[in-house]
Amino acid sequence: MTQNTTLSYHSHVEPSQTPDNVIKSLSIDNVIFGLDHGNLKILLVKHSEGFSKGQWGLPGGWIRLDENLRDAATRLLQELTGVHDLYLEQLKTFGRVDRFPNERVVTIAYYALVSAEDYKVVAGTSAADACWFSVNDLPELIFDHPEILQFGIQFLQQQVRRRPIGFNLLPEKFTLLQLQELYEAILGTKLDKPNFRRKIMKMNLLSACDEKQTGVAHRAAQLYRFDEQAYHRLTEKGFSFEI
Amino acid sequence: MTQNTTLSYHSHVEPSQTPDNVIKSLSIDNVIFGLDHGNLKILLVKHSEGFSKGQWGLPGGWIRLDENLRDAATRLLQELTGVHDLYLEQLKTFGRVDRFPNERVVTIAYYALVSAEDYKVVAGTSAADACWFSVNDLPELIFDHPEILQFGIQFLQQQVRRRPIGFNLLPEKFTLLQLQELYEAILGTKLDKPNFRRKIMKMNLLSACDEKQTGVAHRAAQLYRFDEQAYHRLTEKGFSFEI
DNA sequence: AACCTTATTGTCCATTTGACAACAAGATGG
DNA sequence: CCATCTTGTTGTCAAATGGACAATAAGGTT
Repeated sequence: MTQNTTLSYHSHVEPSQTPDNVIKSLSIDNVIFGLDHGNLKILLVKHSEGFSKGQWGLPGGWIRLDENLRDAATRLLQELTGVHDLYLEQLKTFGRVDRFPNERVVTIAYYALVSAEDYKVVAGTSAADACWFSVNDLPELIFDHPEILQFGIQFLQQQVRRRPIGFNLLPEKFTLLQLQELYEAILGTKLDKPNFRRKIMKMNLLSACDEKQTGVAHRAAQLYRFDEQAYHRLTEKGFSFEI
Repeated sequence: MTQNTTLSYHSHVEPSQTPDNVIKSLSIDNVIFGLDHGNLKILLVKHSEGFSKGQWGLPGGWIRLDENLRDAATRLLQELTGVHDLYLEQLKTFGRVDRFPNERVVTIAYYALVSAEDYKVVAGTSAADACWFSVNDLPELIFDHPEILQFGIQFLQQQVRRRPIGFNLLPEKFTLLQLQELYEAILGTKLDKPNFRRKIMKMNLLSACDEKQTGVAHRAAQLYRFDEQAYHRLTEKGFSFEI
């Protein structure tokens, strides 16, 4: 953990200060989406040092020479924000000649979608601050991070319709309405309750728990859980998830 | 053009020989698909120098410091194979620690789909040979190129259903049957002619030429052309192409 | 003119989608 | 204890879509 300050480019000032055990000219940036009470948020960090001190950006940094790309993304995220145990997928690589000041740096963007309530965000030692921002109310971002974020949002909206990534955001046991509201939040649309319900149930991806909702002032809803094995069985047969 | 031999990593032997005006540790590899009389092919080059001499691989090389990523991909492809005037899209970035011998090199893969008949392939000065291979009958490939290619094929099959990239492969004026056969080749399935026809026509992406097929021993088919403007108008309204 | 091939249009039915009504099950408040 | 409120769950129906295949049209060949 004492390495944080040398491995995040947030502490970086000029080329000669890039640490030795990393790949030069190549960085990682993470686009982490969080759903917080129906609002789509994004995880940002404020730089504590270097020429971008005081500015907000995506959590990222340098890749170690002996480290695979996804591992680097995972490590950097944990170091800067404390967020861990999530599955990062590669988004796209950004490399405009002038995207980084003074030297040529190409960055590989990774993304993930998590439940913002579940993750206690803690600024790492190399970050002055780390927190969730609503995607509709963002601070000014460093470098080409606005472009990366923009791409990430579009990508997310496409992906969420084709992969069951939404389920990551819910507790293990959830109601159909919770699931529906999640999709409404991400897609920014209203969905018909009965139709949504039938569509999901027909996929045979949910298994009913023998439990119901408690503590609500109305009829308690059935609780379900996502059946990952069923999903894998189906995709191998050519099934494709679509909302 | 005299720079070919210094800018392609096919001539590369050890780190110290990487030229100075490129990004270290970062390369490009192109996955170029060609359709040749209904067969899906892939463009490969044979290395003329370096430790991979005599072996086949994807056409790729180093990125210049003052060059955007897609420009690098385009240039390298032209230098190595003579193929030009096509639109390369980013595929994915591959960076396993041990993917490249002796040093850490991450590679950004680009891809495109072209009509193999239309492109005269000419080995560049730094390549011993360049030609199309059927994807079912490939030579042994260097590095992790089999993995990149595998990923590219899967990606292509998904993309071709959602983007009208197939139209690149046809002459400007084409018949509906030509279009259908193209999709059958890429997707590896049979399609119903009347239904395919209606599906395509309903999209309003084709405009009829006032010409018909000539020189055929049967009823001449109407010729159509792809209406790019119509496509853009529709996508902005949220239309999604699906086959 | 008979016949071949491909083009194009028509039809039918099963499935899916979207909109919305209806009923069920609790909880709350009088 | 009953009326009422909220959300859960099931039903229904018309329109749109998709897939299978028959029928007809338009040319060239023999």
